[in-house]
Amino acid sequence: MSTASSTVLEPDWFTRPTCVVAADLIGKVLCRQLTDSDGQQKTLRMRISETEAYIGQDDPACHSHAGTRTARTEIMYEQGGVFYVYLTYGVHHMLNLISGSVESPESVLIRAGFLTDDSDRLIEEQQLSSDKQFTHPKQFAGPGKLTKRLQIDRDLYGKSISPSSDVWIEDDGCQPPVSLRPRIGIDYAGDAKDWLLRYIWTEHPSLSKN
DNA sequence: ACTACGATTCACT
DNA sequence: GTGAATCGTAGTT
Repeated sequence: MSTASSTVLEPDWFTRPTCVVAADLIGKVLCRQLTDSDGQQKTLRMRISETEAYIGQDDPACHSHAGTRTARTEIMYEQGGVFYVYLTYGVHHMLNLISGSVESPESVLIRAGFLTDDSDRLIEEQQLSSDKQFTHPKQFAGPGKLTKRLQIDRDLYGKSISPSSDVWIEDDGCQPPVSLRPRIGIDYAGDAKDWLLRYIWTEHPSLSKN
């Protein structure tokens, strides 16, 4: 959490096994370069507190289950390190990071995070305000709320996870405790609904669900 | 061409 | 707890 050393994760970082990527993303910083209403460039930094792994053709909840290959899911078959964004319920954009090797159609859904400046103090503050009834203005508990705040939509589909895409991930050494939970919103997926493929920052107040 | 529905959120009962 | 919003995608006709 030091302000001194922060490194940008290279696309290669995402070619590792999907569950490892999903777990390691907890505590990393999702960065978004934007132009605000004054025409000023600014970088939003959101620390990731919750992810889900979707592990390919043998995962009934995954869009690429049974090797499904369509215009939408084609990007999942690329090598890890690119974005997969789609619209669900006609309303919400889902931000996914393609992971694993080429022809291994897996991804990680970013489900929650909280805006941070580089101070340790802010993080501690948010950990203390664990009253879930109170919605902290800097916490984004849910994949749709997160993308709305970061102004992410399908324009990002297929782009590289790097500063050149105006969306990238930084590692500043933060290593929070991680717990596993079942995934959300996939009741249609049979037994897979119980698989422990949701990764959370243990007891963090910004989670979409416990 | 037609139809069903979703990796969600919010308002209301 | 229930239901609406809202539209691209995928599967079927």
